[in-house]
Amino acid sequence: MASIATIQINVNEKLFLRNPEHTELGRNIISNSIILIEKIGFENFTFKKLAAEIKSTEASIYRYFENKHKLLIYLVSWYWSWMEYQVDFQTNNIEDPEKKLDIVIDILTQTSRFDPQFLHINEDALYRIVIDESAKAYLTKDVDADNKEGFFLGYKSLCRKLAGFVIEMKPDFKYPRGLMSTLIEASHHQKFFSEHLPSLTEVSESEGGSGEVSEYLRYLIFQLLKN
Amino acid sequence: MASIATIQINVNEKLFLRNPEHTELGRNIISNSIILIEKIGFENFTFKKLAAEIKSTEASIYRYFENKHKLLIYLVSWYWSWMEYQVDFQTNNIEDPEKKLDIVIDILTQTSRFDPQFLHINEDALYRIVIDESAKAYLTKDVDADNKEGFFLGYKSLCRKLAGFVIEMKPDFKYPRGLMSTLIEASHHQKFFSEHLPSLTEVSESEGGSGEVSEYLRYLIFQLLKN
DNA sequence: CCTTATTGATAGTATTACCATCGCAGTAAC
DNA sequence: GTTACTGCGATGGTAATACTATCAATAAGG
Repeated sequence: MASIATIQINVNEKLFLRNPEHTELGRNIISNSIILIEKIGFENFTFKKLAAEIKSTEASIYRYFENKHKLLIYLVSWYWSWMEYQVDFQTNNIEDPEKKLDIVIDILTQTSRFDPQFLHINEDALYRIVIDESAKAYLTKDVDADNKEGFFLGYKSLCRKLAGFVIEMKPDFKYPRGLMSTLIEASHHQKFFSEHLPSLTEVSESEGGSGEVSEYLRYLIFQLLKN
Repeated sequence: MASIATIQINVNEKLFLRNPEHTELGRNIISNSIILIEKIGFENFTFKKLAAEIKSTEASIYRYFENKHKLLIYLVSWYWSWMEYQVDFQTNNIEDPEKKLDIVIDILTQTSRFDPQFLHINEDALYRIVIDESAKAYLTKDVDADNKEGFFLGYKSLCRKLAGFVIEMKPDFKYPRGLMSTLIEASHHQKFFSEHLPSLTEVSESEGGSGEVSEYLRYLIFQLLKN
């Protein structure tokens, strides 16, 4: 757990103009954009407001990111990359694919996610951003162009990995990737609905733990994958 | 089928300043906003551009809708209301809840949707908007306020109706509404993925009919609801 | 024919989403 | 100790967006 080796979270280099991990200002941009987007929402978020937060200037932030949409994709990509690392780490040495999927559902739904390896990233706030805003990263007229640039490789890679577990569990299953993308999306919108539009689901989120969303998802997945 | 009685599609009155159904300009706004949003995407859509399309002015459009977000919610609400009508109509006199859910999946996924009762509404374009943009109607910091105003009643009402079919089919099922909101959301994102991020799903959309998305959804739902 | 409602025309404001330029401070190089 | 480079802050500017206000023309209703 407390090893010294550092893992790297890879995000597509085309997402930024200057790598924010390499400088103090860059890390500050990342760190505070997470807090600010979570707080005021992506549509109300501007580079000007962020600049004020970190006592820098709009122009300086534009040196790192072309626009706020690229920044959002950057954050979401980081998240997917980090999630895949979590999955790798926590399913390592586990044989049983059912157990692996069980762990995946835990990882997808757990609310408290602090990772001491990335001190400038507030994973809990980032998780909220993923729930509330991540769909906006791809629901644009630029999806196809962005996809060609490889901006969604993180999501795809995670989805492929989870689909692998499904295949291990049930080799003849027809929709491993479809089911896993449904699982991931459902983990977000069921949580969102439970908090904001509760009549759209029976699931409710009172507890702090991984709660009822995970129960629902577990039921869904294993009901389908058990013969 | 070709009855003279007109049905009404209800949308929350708070969504508009002046009822667009009541005037020529209003219907023009609706009709062309659907075309234009579908064409250029919601973020690029402005009232100014719409005004140019319909040879009116920005100010005139603002007399109908407070802002473009309310217009989006209006369109999406109209869609839900219309979908619920479709479900009522097409499941009428059908006893078997399984058959009813089967019809629901058809309705949710069919691509060609022209309804001669609403000549000023291009249902096909509206369906594309729902797939690409409808999540943006609720994924905002105003969800709770908007929800209090009743802006999402259409979605909720449809979800409740479909959940009723689930209960008829399997009275002890634990997540009827959760499953139906998952079904609806999945019908959108699986279609979106199949067209734009195909490695996130096995489902592909070559055909014009209700295609592979509906097959996947049918598998999902009935696998879960059959004991 | 008069009243009222509806629209078009015009103008104006605040904010957003950028881009360009300049100069300074720190560092590293010779 | 000068040179050169990088990163950043400061300033200023532009075009577009998201509205609001005012007024005149006109169509519709009584």
